[in-house]
Amino acid sequence: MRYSRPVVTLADVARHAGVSTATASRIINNSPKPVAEHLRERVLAAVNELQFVPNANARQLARADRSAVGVIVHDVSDPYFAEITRGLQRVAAEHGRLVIICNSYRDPERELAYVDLLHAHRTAAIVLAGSGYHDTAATARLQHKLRVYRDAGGRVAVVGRHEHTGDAIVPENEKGGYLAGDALYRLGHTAIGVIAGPRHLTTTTDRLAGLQRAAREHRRRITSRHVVYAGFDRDGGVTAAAELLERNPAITALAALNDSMAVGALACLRERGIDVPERVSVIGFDDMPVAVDVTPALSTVRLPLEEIGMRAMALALRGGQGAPTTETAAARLVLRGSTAAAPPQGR
Amino acid sequence: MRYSRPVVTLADVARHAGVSTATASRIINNSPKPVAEHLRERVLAAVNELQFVPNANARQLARADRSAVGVIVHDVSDPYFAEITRGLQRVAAEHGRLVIICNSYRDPERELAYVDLLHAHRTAAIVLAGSGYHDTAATARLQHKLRVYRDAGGRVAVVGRHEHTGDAIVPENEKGGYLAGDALYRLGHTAIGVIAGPRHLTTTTDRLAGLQRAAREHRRRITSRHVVYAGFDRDGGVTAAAELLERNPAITALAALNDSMAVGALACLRERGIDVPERVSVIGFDDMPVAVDVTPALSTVRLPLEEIGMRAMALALRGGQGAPTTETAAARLVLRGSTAAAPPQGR
DNA sequence: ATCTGCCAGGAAAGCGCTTACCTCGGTGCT
DNA sequence: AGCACCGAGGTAAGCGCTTTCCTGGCAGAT
Repeated sequence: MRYSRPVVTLADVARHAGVSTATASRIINNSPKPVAEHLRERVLAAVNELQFVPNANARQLARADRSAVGVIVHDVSDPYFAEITRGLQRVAAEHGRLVIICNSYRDPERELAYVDLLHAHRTAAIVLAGSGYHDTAATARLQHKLRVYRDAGGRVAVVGRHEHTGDAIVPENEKGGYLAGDALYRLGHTAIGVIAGPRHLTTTTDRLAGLQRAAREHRRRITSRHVVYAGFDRDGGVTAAAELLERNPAITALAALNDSMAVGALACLRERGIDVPERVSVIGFDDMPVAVDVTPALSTVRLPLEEIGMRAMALALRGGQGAPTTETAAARLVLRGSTAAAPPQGR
Repeated sequence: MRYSRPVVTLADVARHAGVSTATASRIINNSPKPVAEHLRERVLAAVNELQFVPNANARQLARADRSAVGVIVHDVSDPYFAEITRGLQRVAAEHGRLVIICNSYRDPERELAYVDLLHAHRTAAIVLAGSGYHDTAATARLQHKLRVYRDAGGRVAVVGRHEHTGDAIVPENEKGGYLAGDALYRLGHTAIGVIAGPRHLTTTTDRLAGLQRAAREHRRRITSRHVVYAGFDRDGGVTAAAELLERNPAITALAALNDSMAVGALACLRERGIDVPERVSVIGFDDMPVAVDVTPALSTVRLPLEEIGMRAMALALRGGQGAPTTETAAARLVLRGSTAAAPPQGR
């Protein structure tokens, strides 16, 4: 069934133009080596007539250079990664690089498999974006695979990972958590519920740590009954908010560890007829585009996502020289309508 | 500066294990050909010790099969494509296929370049998602490139394109437009403003055509002063809504040709203190996740985006047999809080 | 004991390119 | 006129794999 069509090769083009493959190749890649004009025309005409499309695999095999770059994210369709990816693509496109995007769906195994895959394809670099895992075994294996990849000449840049093998952009997650917490405490909230992401993600623990620090500074404590871990998405936000409200009716503020969850929390509160921010304040994290379109507009901690992507790709593409760099991406507090002073009865 | 590291090859593995490359290859790819157990162990041990990662390019060159599949979308970070891409990836992953995602950013030139690129990489299939252009020249060139690709053995599947070379999934854009219009007219609206996407996109004209048909059926007309073309995103919605309101103060309903624009319209109305849906009804298109989180929740026309992606990938991956298939994806009206009966003073 | 048959394993021929190296004709010099 | 030199174009050697085809050793049959 699978009859192979007569694929056009460079040899066909050369034959058709009456030159050697060497000359044809030189013309097609316009190499520095000078070639007579009439030959060039003949070859180009042949390329066009035969509709020759050079085999990228053969080409890549023959020359030693690497050009494509791989990107591994949790899920491009998640706005957080969509923003980062946009930045990555932008810079890659400027450099004429092809980007191969892989979704790990937060599965460490799949992540490992993709590193191998990108290594096998001899990509020039791998950009790994997204939280790391609190899973020593998986982390060690990943570290190891990345090291092998680097030893084989690949570059690695990571975004928001602690285990930075290579260059890294680290968003100020702890600092951001602190900013959110500090803002809430300053508004007079004392009972704060935290809608956290998955326990095993470092992003969760980092942001939470910032919140705790703010609490400490304001001589408060965030006990475990004020923290609910859930999926890092809208639905996770809905269920976590519901549980938090159930467990602690006195809560006057909800801090979600990302905007998706915050939006879910808003939905949950709306459904229960709890006014935001009058009765309960809500603050998110990331400042995703949707934040300004929900009602009330979401207060949050802004992370320059697209910029992070751009910087990560720039690091990955810059020459191999120099020691690995670690850059931080600043978190900034953005207050909108979803936060307000704690209501009087909240003490 | 660029000293090449000693890259491990299959030959190294074979030597290290004391076998031929043929045997090593057979073991690594566990080919059907039987191999003695002790050799297998030795080779696998060597692979592990040397951290051998086979060169995918060489492999691809040596065997004739194609495995990766390319996807060209306007922009993955746009929720519309993010949803579709999610579906595409899902099915591809089930088949163990690598997906290469390319963003054309709605630039026909870039689109062409990517087709060449994916062709060069000998991908098994190309999935082209996103509206086509009303640009005969560009369309013809694209058609041509796709034909060359198919002649060379590639498969092509398109989503929402008229010029279907190969398999196609076509969302019911016209029908959806009709549903939106019909719903609005039934609610008693007579002056409807249309927030349209870019003029040169077929998606825009198709959806608009549906709206026009509904108008005709209700013995109304949508004149050009009731239509504003803008960018297919939130900002486009904001500016278009503003202009529409300015031009036709009597408008009681706004139909946006996608949800992003509808969300922008909502923002614009909110800012001007115009109540939705009391004074003005708003309806979107696509039913993106954000639709339920804005206030009021957005009435819209649902398109099964993820499913569309899944079906498109399924078409692209199924064997080459059979004539090109065209499947339609059903549009469905989803009424939420942003639409209501026309206010009395609206006649 | 000799022959046939079988099968595990190896030699080698590509896959479609790039490029180092060689060839050969023409030029400028003595 | 004879030489060295130069440079456009071709020859061929890989790049790292897969796979066809061949080899040689062994078991079973006669």
